[in-house]
Amino acid sequence: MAPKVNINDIALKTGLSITTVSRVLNGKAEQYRIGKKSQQKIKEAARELNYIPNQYAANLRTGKSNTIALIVPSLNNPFFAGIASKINAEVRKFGYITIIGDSDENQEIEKIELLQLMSRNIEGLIIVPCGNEWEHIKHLHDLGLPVICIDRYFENVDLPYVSTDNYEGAYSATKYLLDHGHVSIACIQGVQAATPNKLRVQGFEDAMKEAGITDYSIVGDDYSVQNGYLETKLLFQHKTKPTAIFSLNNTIAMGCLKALKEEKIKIPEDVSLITFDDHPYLDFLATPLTCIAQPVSDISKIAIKFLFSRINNNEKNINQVLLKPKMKIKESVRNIL
Amino acid sequence: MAPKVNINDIALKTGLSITTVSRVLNGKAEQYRIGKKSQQKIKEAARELNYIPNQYAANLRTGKSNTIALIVPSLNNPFFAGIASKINAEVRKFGYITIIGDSDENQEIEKIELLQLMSRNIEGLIIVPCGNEWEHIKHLHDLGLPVICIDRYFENVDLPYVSTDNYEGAYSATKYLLDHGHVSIACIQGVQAATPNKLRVQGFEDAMKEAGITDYSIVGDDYSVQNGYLETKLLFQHKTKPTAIFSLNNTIAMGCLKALKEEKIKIPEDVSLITFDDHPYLDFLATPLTCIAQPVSDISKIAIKFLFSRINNNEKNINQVLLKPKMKIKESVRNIL
DNA sequence: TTGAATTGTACAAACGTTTGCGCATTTAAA
DNA sequence: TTTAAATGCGCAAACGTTTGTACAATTCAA
Repeated sequence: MAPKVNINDIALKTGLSITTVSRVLNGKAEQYRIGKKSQQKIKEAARELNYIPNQYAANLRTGKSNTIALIVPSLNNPFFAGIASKINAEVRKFGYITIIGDSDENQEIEKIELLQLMSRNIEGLIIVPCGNEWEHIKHLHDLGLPVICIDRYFENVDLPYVSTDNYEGAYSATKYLLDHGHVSIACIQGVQAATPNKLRVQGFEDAMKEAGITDYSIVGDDYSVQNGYLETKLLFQHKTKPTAIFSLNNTIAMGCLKALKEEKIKIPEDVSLITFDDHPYLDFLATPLTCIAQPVSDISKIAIKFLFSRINNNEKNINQVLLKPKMKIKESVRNIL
Repeated sequence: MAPKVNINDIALKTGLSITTVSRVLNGKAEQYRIGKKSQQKIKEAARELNYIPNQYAANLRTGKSNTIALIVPSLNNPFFAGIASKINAEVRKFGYITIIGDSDENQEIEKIELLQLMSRNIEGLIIVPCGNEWEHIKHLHDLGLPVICIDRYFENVDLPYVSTDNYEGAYSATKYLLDHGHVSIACIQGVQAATPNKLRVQGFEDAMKEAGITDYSIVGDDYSVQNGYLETKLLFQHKTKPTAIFSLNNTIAMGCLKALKEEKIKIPEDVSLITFDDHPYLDFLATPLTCIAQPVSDISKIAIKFLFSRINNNEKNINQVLLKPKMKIKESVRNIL
């Protein structure tokens, strides 16, 4: 790498001191009454020399890195990619930059990433925690780092979060299936210990119980395509096959689709399907999938709002909010009444 | 934020000098013959105090940031999200971290991001350039920053790149349509000035001309869903409607699907469709889409290999490689012979 | 003419690391 | 014993910024 130009070079070139250069380049010229001609000279020299400020040096001095971190379980999941894209764009408006980490649904990687990010003096963290351990995250929060969990979070832990009302989403999805005459409903879940998953399962169960149905299956243990695939395969090995499947997220739904296709089971003729999470492609599937859409954009925006109110205003409240999901009715649920 | 623990605190606590602390914590204990007990004490103290090294300070001294940057046009596009995910994971293996930028298909944002990243002392850059200006990227390359373009790149510019053989992909896709009896083929393109787009168009045209067909339409000007949608709508306003559409990327294909669905035009009965770019969802569409799949994983790996050979071995060759795409034949092309 | 106020600028320390060099102290060899 | 080698560690400078303070020169009022 060619040696970089620094403010000292500019000082030399203009015959002014680095102090003056720094002040002009930081827009503090007026405040420190730097002469107009000096300002001109400095700005011109900076342009000519292609000066690029060294954030790290500045950060070392000021303690401000203008950086926040986002950790998601998998950028490959369009749901999280969407969040990342949104957050990235929103954060830029605050003059900050986002470092995106991908924990690959692996808590150990998550921890390592977190340390690396802390080493980089992040001023805030938005995280979709990928496991059920929360201590390492709470620890950072206690240290004073502004932290917001999104999508996934921890109940009964004093950490701010913004997520979807998963219970309600699952409850209404199940209700919808019930209202269409389904009784034998299978629910394919993700990571069991995760709060959203627990709440979704609970919403499902409550709706079932309210309908007086106690004979349902809840299977699966992982937010993966593979899990959706295998569990769907298994479901149709049983003597009593479900008339409807409730997939607890988009990747599981994909596995589901794959298995159903292989088995030549038609949606919604042979089985009805409803899933958590939306995606543009869902509309173009063989059968457009009815889904529980999470307000991704709102979640991102609110999370950032909270984060920056912690960063800038030193807000101390532990905000915990759940946004209402929205059911998008398409064609994957058959009325069997 | 709570005041952070630094090596000085450890030095104080252990009664050793910061020099010794630094050396032990950097694994240079043996090299500098630090006593075993001292090493123990230091490591223990670091753990007890929850020491987190300050990368920025270290970087300031050493010039190594252990950071590379990735800029993609849109994380929302699953194709780029996949690349980002892959690169993120691969880079970690080298002990580096990736800062991901999203240019939102906007060259001005790309430039701004680039500056911000340079301010953060990145040691390398992998970029999917979103426009047809290459000077700002070449400039960084000339400055000595290891740069690799992926997916999109510039012809006749001395910048390393790893991409797909777009010409071949488009040529064989077109050939495939022709072989199935299609004559009236419409091609919906993306950003016209972009190299991959140009090559795809060229592959399309060459195949058509070879078949003796000169009457074809090439429409569109943008890698957006909207573009695919509008152009498809327009195509079917004409008196002579195409029997096949060749979509030049996945987002365009989505717009295409949307328009076809609205117009109740069936694939492949009414029109055949083939698209560049693969995605898991493609298999589950109403009609699984035949596509030209790019070797995303290989592109990412090779790019990183090149990048680190520049970073570590000061490799100077301008590597420019094109990988063969793979046609995945599904059900969206009808044989009309 | 004097003194105060204003204007324009610079010194030097600090941020948390890393590292070339050098200095004790101990051990081993003669 | 004396001397050389080996062992263990610390000093202080440097990386590129920012900023509290200070100081000189000019302008202005009296």
